Amino acid sequence: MAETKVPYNPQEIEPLVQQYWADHQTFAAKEDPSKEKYYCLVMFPYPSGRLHMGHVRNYTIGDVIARYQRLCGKNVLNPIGWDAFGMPAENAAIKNNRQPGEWTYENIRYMKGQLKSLGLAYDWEREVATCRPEYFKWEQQFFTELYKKGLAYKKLSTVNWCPVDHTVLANEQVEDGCCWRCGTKVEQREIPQWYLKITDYAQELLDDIDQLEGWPERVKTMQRNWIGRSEGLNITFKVEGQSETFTVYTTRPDTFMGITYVAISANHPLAKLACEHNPELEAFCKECRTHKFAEADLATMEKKGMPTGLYAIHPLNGRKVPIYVANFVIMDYGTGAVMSVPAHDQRDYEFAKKYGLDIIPVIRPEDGSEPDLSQQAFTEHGIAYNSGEFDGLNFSEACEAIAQKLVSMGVGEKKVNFRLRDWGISRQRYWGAPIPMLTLDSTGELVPEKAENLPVTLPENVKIDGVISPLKTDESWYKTTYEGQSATRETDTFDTFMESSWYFARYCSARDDKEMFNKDAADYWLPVDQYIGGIEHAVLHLLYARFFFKLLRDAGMVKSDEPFKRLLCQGMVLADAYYYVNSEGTKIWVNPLEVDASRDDKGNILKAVDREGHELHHEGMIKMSKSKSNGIDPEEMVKLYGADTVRLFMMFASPAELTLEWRQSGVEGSQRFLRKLWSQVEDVIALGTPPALDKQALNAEQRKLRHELHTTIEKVTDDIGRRQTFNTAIAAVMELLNAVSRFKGTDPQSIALLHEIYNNVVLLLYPITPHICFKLWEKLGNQGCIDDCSWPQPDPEALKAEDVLVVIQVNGKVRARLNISPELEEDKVLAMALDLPDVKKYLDGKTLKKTIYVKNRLVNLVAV
RNA sequence: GCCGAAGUGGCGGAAUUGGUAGACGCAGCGGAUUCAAAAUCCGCCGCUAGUGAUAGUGUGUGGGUUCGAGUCCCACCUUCGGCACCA
Repeated sequence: MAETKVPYNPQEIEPLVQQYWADHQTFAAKEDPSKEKYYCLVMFPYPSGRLHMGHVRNYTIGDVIARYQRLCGKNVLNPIGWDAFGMPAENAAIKNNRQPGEWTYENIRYMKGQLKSLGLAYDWEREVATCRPEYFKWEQQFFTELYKKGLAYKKLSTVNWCPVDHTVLANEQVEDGCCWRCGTKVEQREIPQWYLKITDYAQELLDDIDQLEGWPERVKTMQRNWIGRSEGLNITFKVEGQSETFTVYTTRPDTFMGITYVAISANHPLAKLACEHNPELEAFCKECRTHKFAEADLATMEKKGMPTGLYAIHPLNGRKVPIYVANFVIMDYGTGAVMSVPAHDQRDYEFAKKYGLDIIPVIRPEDGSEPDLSQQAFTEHGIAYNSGEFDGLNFSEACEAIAQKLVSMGVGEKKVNFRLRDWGISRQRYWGAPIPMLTLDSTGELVPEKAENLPVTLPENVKIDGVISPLKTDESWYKTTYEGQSATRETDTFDTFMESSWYFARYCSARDDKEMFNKDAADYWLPVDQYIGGIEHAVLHLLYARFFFKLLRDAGMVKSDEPFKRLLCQGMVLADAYYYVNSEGTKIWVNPLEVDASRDDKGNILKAVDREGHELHHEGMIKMSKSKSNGIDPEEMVKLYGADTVRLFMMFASPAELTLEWRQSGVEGSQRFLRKLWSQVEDVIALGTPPALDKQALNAEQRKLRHELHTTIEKVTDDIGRRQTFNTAIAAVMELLNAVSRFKGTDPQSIALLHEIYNNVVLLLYPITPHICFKLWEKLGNQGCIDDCSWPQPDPEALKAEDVLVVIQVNGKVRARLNISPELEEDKVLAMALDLPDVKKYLDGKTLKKTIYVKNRLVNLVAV
């Protein structure tokens, strides 16, 4: 019999099953108002050239959910596309002397083949690539409408600037404060840039987070903190001997009487004024403008300042406080000036200590003690003192009284502030969607390009040198006309977050050439029911997409408030990283697949060598990356093991939200499980065609096994559908199959039961390993295709347990176990427990003080 | 620096609402099968003591709440993600 068994051969069956899906257009989605829809969306990839394991993980999770919902009877939309604009295409163009477009389209072609080999249930008819004019045309048009509504505007803002290359640098292109190309120290420069008024929507973006019930709490918290609503006070100060005034914002007006200095940005008008006769200050301001423009750098750099020689007048006590230029105050955030209370703010405290400025405590603890300011600021809330008429007030009273006073004097204004800043969408690059704006040469007036002239496309066959965008040098491109007048095109392109803010709406009618997307289709499919992507997008992309959706809603194009009902953020994929140090002292990283590691009996690595015999250092499990040469090629893995094994391993090795450690032995374990499943089905088939299952005729052992099947169906349904813990769903199926292999019955009812079990197991695993399940479904002799089946339902009768295990504790320690009937009354259970020899032993000589009974689970006997 | 997570055997992880810590898998060990190997099948597998039954101990660290804490509270340590021009 063993000889006649067909071995599991994924390399043979997977292409056949994939061909079947392609031929039958199994996953093409059609709007059908009679059916409940389900829109499953994965974050579309950047076409970098090859798929990496992070993509595979993302798309496998999406595919499992899409296939599960499909079997649950939903009309599923599961689309895919390409986030195709961005810097890497320009970098590749420089390196290989290619056109960014050519390189991008070639990558898309290759990666599409890789995606197909994974057996993902996509509707390929809806594929989009954001670099195609058919796509970004609508984005340009929508932008012109936002401009007309006043939601898009241009202003000066700060960028990283390389003074040698004369070019703007992305944060990524700044290494240790220097240009990555030429190593020159980066400067800040102000250039005019386009912005979208996301701050107009700050309150709504904050409020609507409460609607996002299906989002992880951590993402919602991060977004709330990012938006950063605060209630405070704007206060205007006079400057001694000057007509100029300036404004600060504070959320701690209660500390107002403790101000001892004011810190302003090097770009503040007062700083510029003070620099006029102060070359030393001017040099300092210049130095302040020579660092990377990123919040993390601002927060961690050494805090420095210099007095301007100017003094602000405290509006309540008339005190003269010095105005300092400080390198950590930025003109782009808030008012560019900060009131400083060193006694009650740690950063102000350190600055004051460094420059010998006064520290005046004005808040003390509620117990009336003096705050200890010898080491650090007292930042807690407390009672005002040293504050004249405000003495004795608590935090909220002092805030209110001081605010009222300042408001009544006409120098204060209550203000709700947001940390969120407007979205800068200008990029000084070629490979992006051109911003469709013109400047009239005669008047300098800004006008949006007319709808009939859209899309504004990119010039082709350009020379990319990585320094200056070809759009800025191509006169034939940027010189144009508008209503007969000569005009100049905007040469900046959109931030690529623009394209990724609405692609999910475009999928609703991806081939539409009349409008951005069809309203009926969008009304049917949107909002997205399940969105899946990396946690690194928790704030920016997801916030921009939420904002954009509200813009679409306010334009009457979609009807809901939020684009994504449920969100799953998957973890990163890690792999072992190994290196040796060569004769020049540089680390040479070796791919883990080329490493031979010997381990001790605890599994620790004793010695690792590569194929050339270099002894290697094991760096540990770190994120797969090119630079550490520890990327595992999905294509190679699919060729070796088949897509089902790769998919199973990824879903089993860790929960979706956590990091996943790629381990070759684990992949082999997943393949072993599929081979075992295949062979067990072969064995069952060899037992012959079963009779119908007669539930009444089953013996105790058969009933127990059937109970396990149905509890497994219930658990897997809950794990995939509600909890999204795919690893435990798989473990539950493994447990069931372990129980089946211990079952030896071969009578007709046993065979019928085994068929029931394997049919259900194949359905339960179908979302995760669809190819093998497709084939096993056929082999088991079922009519029809598994793609058209319904998700299994547990039999309520089989779910009832015939007995349950109750743990008996004495003083919290487990001393015995009892098998009882699930409906047994509490007093009977207690009586049985107290009668057990193992319990008596531990109660001997003690008095029972308390008993705790958790139904069908536990008895705790508390005795002293 | 700020915001957000994670930490459980040799390893990945499980324990869903405060109720048997270690499911499932990997690695390892022992056995069966084999001329042999691979594959497969069966068994063992937190730590300490004990031949064993068993006892004690154990979820990053230190405290706390509770009959009972991996789970809740406070303080801390380490690692990871984001910080607005990487996508």
